[in-house]
Amino acid sequence: MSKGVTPQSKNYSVWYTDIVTKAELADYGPVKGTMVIRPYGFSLWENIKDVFDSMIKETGHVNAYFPLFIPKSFLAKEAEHIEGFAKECAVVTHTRLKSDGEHGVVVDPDSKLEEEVVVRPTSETVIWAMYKKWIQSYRDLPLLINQWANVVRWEMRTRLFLRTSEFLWQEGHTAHATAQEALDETLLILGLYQKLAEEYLAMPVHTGLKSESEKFAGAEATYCIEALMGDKRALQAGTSHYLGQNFAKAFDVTFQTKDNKEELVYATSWGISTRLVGAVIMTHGDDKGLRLPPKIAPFQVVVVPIFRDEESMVAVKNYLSPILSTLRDGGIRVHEDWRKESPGFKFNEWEMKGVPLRLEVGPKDVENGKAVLVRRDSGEKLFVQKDEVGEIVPKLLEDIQKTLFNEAKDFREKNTHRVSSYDDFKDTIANKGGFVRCGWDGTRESERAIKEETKATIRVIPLDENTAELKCIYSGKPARHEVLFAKAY
RNA sequence: CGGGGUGUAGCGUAGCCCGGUUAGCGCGCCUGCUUUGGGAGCAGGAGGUCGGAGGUUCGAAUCCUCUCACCCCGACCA
Repeated sequence: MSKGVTPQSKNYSVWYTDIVTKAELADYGPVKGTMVIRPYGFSLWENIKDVFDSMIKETGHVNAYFPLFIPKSFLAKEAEHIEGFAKECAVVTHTRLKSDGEHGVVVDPDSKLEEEVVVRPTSETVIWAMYKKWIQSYRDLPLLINQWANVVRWEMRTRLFLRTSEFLWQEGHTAHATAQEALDETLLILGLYQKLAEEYLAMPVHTGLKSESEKFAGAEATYCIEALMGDKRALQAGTSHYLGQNFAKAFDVTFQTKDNKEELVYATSWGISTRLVGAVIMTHGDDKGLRLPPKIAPFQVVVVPIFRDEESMVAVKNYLSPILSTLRDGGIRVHEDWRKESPGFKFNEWEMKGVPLRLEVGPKDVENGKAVLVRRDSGEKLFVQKDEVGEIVPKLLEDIQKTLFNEAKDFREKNTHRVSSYDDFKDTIANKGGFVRCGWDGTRESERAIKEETKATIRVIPLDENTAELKCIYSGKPARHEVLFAKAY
């Protein structure tokens, strides 16, 4: 591992790539746009996944698994849906290879499929084809199913975690008897996403609605959580869609009501992906590397023992043993680094990997009954008594979690601007970055004009919008919505 | 798809214009000794179809032709 990362100030996007590869979160796969999630990065994803998995189970959802392959014809059943995904679908056309007679292989033309198969870019279509079979009566509703899966979207330009051809995610697909119930579900999930982001990833988010042009292909309404990254660009971190009866119509899914009427089912779908790992990196990372929120960090405490010889190593090991047992009994994820590298090397490496707390113990500490704790968030060093460690570590972890959130929130507030004129708007987007909170007349024309001129898009129409006396920043007409504009990933 | 660029060890590169010893260097890797509280030092060592194919030549990493792959900018996407 070469020393250091490219500073954020020099080139943010190179900084980002350096962190991902040097902290061993991920590596490039052999096919362009693909990514190998390495054990350390996968552990981070698993922790995020486990937290959210419990949240949805507690609210009555269950997990299932639907096929990777979807008949091509299914995609076309919902007009807007196919419009949105057609340009990025991987399509399976053949089922066999054969030897080319030399050293390579070629596609066997005899194995051409009658109906081509699409690798899922999202699963609404297969799932609703199945829901048609499973739903007959109001007694079958609501149906609250989630799946953890991979999906493929053949993107032109990819970036590790943020946009890859294949990614891991969770997609929830629910069916309800009434529009209200489906809307409640959409907002319930939005709330869980916000909780996941803020309480676990320590990443403050704006919640609200997408504009017509930014909403999911096939949805009536798309709600989202939107975060601000360290380079002052916005990132969509999760979406929850109210699908109305669009998919029920496309797949003819009806149910009988109590009073024996036939009605179309109402639907939602919602997802978060491995993109959240990228969000964590860009929300908290600094020029030394990652800074991971304790609640989702693969290791919460890394132990760097310091010793001269075999004898002092044994002494340090024995000294550490009861301390580490106490921590582990307290449910803390502890990693011991006994590798034959210098302490300085290990300090730098674990800082790169963002472990929230480092515990150093050396001969001096053994002698004095002490230990050294170092916070990754602030770099602060604490010299503590051996017996205090078990008590102080959980408190520090809690404080680090809070500090990371507060720092991110301060950063976002400092980079959320209100503007009084369109010139001011353009200047802010071009020179300051961050969010601009302002009025919008609700027309596609204004939205498009602003995007073309400034590259900024409406990230979200916040739930707490206030349009009183607000005017559209572009047209000057009375504002239909208060919105947050930003340049986005 | 348009414009530009790059392919030499696991990674980063020198050499190419102007053909000529055993293709050099840094990081990493292996072995040993000394080290270890902020990226250790010394010694020894392993590792190369110079992207691929063809050609010119006594001789090609170097010159020519073809080809493949990747990167950047634009377009596309979010």
